Amino acid sequence: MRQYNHKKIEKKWQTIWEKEGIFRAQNKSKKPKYYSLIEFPYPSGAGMHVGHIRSNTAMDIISRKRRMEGFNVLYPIGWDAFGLPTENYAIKTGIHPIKVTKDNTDTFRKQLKSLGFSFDWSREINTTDTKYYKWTQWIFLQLFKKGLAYKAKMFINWCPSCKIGLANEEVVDGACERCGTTVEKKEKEQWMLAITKYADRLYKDLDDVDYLEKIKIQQRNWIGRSEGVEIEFKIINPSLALPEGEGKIPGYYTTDAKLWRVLQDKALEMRKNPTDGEKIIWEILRRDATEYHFRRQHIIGRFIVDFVCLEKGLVVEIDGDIHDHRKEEDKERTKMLEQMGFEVVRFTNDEVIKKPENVFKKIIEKINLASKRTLPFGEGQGGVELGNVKIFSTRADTLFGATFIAVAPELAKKITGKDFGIKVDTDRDNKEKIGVNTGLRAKNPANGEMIPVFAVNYVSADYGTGAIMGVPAHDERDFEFAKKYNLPIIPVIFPNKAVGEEAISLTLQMERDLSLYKKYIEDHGAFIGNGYLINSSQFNGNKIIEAKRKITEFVNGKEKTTYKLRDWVFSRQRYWGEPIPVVNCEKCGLVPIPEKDLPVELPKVKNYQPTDSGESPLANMAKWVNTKCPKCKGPAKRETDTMPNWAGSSWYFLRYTDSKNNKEFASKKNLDYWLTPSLPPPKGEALDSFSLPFGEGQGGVDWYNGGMEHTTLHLLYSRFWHKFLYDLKLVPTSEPYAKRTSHGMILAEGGDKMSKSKGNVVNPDDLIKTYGADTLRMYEMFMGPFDQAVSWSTDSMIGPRRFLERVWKMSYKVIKLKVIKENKELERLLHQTVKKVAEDIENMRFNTAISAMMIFVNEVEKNNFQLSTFNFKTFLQLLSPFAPHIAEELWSMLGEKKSINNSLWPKWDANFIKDNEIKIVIQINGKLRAEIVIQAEEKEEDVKHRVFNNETVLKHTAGKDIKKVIYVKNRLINIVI
RNA sequence: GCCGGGAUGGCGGAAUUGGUAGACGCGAUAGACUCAAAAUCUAUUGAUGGCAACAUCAUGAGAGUUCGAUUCUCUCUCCCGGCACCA
Repeated sequence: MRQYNHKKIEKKWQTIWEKEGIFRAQNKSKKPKYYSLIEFPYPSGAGMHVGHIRSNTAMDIISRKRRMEGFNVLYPIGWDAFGLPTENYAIKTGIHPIKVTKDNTDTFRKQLKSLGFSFDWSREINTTDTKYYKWTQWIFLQLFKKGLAYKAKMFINWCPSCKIGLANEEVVDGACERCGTTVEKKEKEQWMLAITKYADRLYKDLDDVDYLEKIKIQQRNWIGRSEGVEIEFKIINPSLALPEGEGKIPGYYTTDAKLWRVLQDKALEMRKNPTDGEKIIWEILRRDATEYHFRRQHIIGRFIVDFVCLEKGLVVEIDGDIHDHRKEEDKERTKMLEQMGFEVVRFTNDEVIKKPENVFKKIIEKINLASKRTLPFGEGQGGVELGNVKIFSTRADTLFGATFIAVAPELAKKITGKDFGIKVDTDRDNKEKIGVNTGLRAKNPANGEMIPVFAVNYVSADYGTGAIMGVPAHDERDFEFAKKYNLPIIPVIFPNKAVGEEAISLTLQMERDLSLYKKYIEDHGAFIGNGYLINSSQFNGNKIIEAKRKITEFVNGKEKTTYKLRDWVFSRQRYWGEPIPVVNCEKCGLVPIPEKDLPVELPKVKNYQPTDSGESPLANMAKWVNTKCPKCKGPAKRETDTMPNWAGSSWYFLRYTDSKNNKEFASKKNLDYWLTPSLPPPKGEALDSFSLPFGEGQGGVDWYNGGMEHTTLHLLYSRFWHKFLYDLKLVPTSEPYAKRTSHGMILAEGGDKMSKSKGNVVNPDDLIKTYGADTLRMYEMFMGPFDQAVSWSTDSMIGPRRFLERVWKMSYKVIKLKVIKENKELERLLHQTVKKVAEDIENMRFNTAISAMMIFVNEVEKNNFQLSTFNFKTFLQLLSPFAPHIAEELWSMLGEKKSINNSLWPKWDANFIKDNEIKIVIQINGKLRAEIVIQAEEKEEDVKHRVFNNETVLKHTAGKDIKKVIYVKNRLINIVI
């Protein structure tokens, strides 16, 4: 066979490999084990995607290399076949999901086999197989028994198009991840899995596994762990104030309820439309009279006064144009106010507009002269305690800056019994903050200040305690809210260090006069950075970290860790999933199916369309639904919800270790063997070329590659299940995967996502026919960095194809020439290539590994194929993980009887790799001017001597002073003139 | 908004601890072979100027550190992915 004909050799070797069982993993072996894993595919009707080939080839390369390094390798394959795409297709076509699944897996299997992946097909699994899902149900029962699977009535994300409840993770931008329909909230009884019980361990154990850093970051973000403090605020309802003596706490209103009702609207209107003078004074008072709390257009008796500071009993009035009759009235008014215990100061509108600072000065003088007595009016002095509200905060240090409490609408309703008509709607784009004053007041435990309590739309009930303290000066959201509702802003953290002259001088100014700082914050927004405390009485001067601890202690706060992660909604109201093995008995409640009766088989139904009521189609099958309670034998109904398709994939890698076991989900022996980290292999048997972290980490699958789209869902769920099984002592490791990497997506030629609707999907079958599996594998590894997205280009496939053809021709030349005396340069290059390819494979830099092999072939051609058969075979070994068929064919053509897969992975000789002649570069002022070749160990002096006698150097340095010479060994010399 | 990751020829992409920018491949141009085409082989291929030796300019934009910056620091623009009122 002179011509490279992929059609002949690929089929041939696939058959031989299968017949000889070369890729079958042994459950017992003297060799160290290696478990490499890809995400098992969902067998969709569209057939295999080129993206599958990319990740499968990558792990195939690693698996093949490991085998040659002397490992007993498990590289398994199976089908993640439950779920919506199949069911939807079945509904559309009327073909039963079982048949659809079978047809699709047949297609996929054929396609995967045509690519020559070294899977152990004897362990093939399918999540829809009763023998498989029996154990999925079994694990569910264990969760149920431990109280980790429970039923709860709750609002779920409901997709009206798919008619299915979705987990939070399946909602993208408020729409169904699959069909894009806007998700609705629906209250339903749902099965839940208590993944939050494992939140802490799922978070912390990430430190011990070898995942790509970005995967760890995404997992951490999703779990969303934050350490904070719970602080209790007393809640007081001032409107329930009672006259002194009658209630617990003395307190009064400044008017009575009747008058208040009459005047309330007018006061509000006046507040909205202040006169110019009033506006100016209000701004100054709010800005500069920080120590006192003023109110405007406040009702006292039957009057509405312009401004009042209740704690000092000072009323400030701004008079308009003065008419005589008005004067009389004012006199009367002042008199009555004074009788009620107030002091009244009056200014004219003119006065205020012309000299506002004078007016302010007078107000402050008055207020300072006022006696210290506090009038028994309002300002939180009165009211009835309603208990406590617990807030959660990570910023206990800012407690003195809290100027309001914000609670989730649900919580506000719980406390007051009132509905404030506010909803937390996370789906909205418009994130305007809305709040309603509940009328309640909360007592800041740090300084006793009474602050208002708002029901708001930006605090969610199910995170933390559902309540926060609003610190506008140091939280952007609180700032926005405070600005909108005119709430005071009190800075309590002063920034540490400013950078830049201007900033430093500004900071110094503000430090001397804190009112400037307050104004700065009011103008520029909240300050989030690091600093020290101000306006916080005895804690002033403390750094944030110390202050957190001290203030928490001072107010008896409780340190608490909170998570964003929510429990996992585990019910699906669909047909094509594992039935949840529980019955509902009238007498006994929820009763698990006894383990001996598993599996609860999915009944064959004619009609598996989802129901409009949102119930599972199984609910219509009276015969199946009505059953006996396993406990009391009385009438009971089966659970009709099924599991989400994350269930089967949460433990499938365990089943691979013992896929045929019908007594256990997998035997302890096999789990121990395949998951416990391998010991180093016996000395002298390969493995010199790289080092694996033997015995380190938590064990588990040695290397798991998959898509970034599964980092928050599948990865987290399967880690959760695995940890649960570990706690039951059913698996030997606390983590399922020792190492996790991810591949980049393959995009269509224009850079768009490949999709059926766009018609830009590439069909791998056609490509295999024209170019061959080896070329396709090579191309997909060569097209770009493995972890990055790349656009498809069929045109570029010709490159790898040409390369393989040249390798093919090379073998004939090598056989014919029978070279005995090696070309030293070629031999050195070969060793360099061995090193490069080995290292690049370990780091998944497949593109540069291939490029190195190409360089080698180019060089062999240039040297007229002066390559020994021995060295050519070494090259074939390097090539074999990438292009296994052609490598195996040429290997056998050169007389080898055993498969190349059973040969030992080549080593390189470090001494041999070193070049003895090195090219070094001569720079003048950093610019490349010349280059010379030196001997490997040539002395610096000698090199310099040669450089300064170099023609080009002489030309450039003639008549100039040499200021400096930089010599970098084996690299360059730079002359500065 | 926050957290990741990017931006290098016509295209996909290389470039160790800062040390020859553009490896390798695609495409393109010219030539050889051929009646011709395809395939293959050979040569050229960042831009500008020059017959040439060579020179100048070039790694998203702008500054900085350095003998020397694709690589380090700062500011900014754009693209991709993730999270999103998480307190």
